[in-house]
Amino acid sequence: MAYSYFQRVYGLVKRIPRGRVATYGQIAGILGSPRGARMVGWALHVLPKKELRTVPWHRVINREGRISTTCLEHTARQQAELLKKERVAVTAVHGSYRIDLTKFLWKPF
DNA sequence: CTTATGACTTTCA
DNA sequence: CTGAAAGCCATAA
Repeated sequence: MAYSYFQRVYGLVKRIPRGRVATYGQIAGILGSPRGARMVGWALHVLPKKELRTVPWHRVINREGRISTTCLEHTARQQAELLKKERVAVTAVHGSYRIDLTKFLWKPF
């Protein structure tokens, strides 16, 4: 394949509809690596600035429905704000943010 | 070839 | 509830 694993991640994340979220493991599973959740996270970590405005990175969260971002440029707070603008219920708890995956988890068909 | 790393996940205490 | 440790896999050096 001419495109890297990262490119596939970006392409898949772009398919996440507005108002929905997806988990790293879920995306990794679709790409054929159920255990490659770290790759998804890393792919978004090195997300080029150009792709930054085309890839809805803020719709990707961890399995607990929390924001695990360690990126200083894009804090969890910023991500939570972006999700709220998309009508995603983000609950703030003790400095952490939580999302109801049973309602907002993206289900590819 | 070997190491190191990371926006994860699961399991155990 | 929190935290630590192991497993996981693509990419870089």
